[in-house]
Amino acid sequence: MLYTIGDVSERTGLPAPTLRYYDKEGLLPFVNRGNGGIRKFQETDLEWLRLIECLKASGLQIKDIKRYIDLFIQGDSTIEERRQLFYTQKESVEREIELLKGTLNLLTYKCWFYDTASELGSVEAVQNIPENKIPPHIKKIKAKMARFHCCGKKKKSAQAS
Amino acid sequence: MLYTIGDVSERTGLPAPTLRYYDKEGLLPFVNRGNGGIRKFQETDLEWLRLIECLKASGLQIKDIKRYIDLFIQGDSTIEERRQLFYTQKESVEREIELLKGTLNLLTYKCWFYDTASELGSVEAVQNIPENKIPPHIKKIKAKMARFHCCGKKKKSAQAS
DNA sequence: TTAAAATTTAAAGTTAACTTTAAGAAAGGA
DNA sequence: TCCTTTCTTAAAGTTAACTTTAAATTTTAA
Repeated sequence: MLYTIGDVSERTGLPAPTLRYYDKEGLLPFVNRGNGGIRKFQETDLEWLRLIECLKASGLQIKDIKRYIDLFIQGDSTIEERRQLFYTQKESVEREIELLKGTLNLLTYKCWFYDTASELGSVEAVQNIPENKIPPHIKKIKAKMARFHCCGKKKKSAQAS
Repeated sequence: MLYTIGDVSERTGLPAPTLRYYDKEGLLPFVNRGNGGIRKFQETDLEWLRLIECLKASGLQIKDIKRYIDLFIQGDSTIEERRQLFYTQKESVEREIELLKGTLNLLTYKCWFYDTASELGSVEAVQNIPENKIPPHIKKIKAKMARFHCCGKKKKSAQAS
């Protein structure tokens, strides 16, 4: 089964010019061409595209993905470098997930804050809620976010962010 | 306690020109100026910067952060819109974390794959490992990644990505 | 008081990853 | 065959988020 660039665009959601751009950048070196120079994608090319999407999601730049593909083409002599690349990227994604969990904590707090502000009619009313009336799960989040005292009571005239 | 832009740069790790850029874009409307026009940062400005970093990590663009700050300045009449903004962003971060977990699965598989290729001396040797010799935790990951058959045995002359 | 270091601005430059445009060639249906 | 759609390329344009430059203050330390 062969696919045109339009088919692949539809199946992957990537615009055809993006696919041509990836090809031009050396990310799709396995795509064959018909007589007239028209690209004929196979299932394996779609798999490469899925891997590319995944590597992009992991934070790899296009030139780094090309580097990996070049290593792949070179064969078994590059196993160590490919291994290193995946370990580096795995650690990077693990760090990114931890960072996002921290961000999620802040956003969860802010959602509670504005839910409550919406109920009470003002931001100040939320800031004046006594510690013992704050839900435990929110308190827990606040504790984790010690460096943000933007979440505490307003002191004097300083505005809370 | 007041800080110059150099102090803030050192404390936050953000280059001074980046701080000026944020200020120019309206992200730091609370920073005061001395007689000569020199910025004097307060603790609350540092807190705003921490919030900005967090919102950026959540995927918000600078113009969206500015929008939030404008809403903040407008006061209690914008509580609903701010609430909506945080809910939207929270959901976006939750999706991003799920996406990254999928990416992490692939990377974990690839790390195992190249660890094993390194041991066995070739990629093909790994592809020829019988199903029942593959560690359970790797099998589990493979099952989750059904859409990537780039991880299975080589069929005919098709290259695995 | 004076020299060096840090700050200011506006404006131009950079980078990555596309996206758009234009003009032409190939494929597919009537 | 002819017409419409889809494909091709190269080149220019776009966007976000800085980063760099240059020239002019202002601050600080000696």
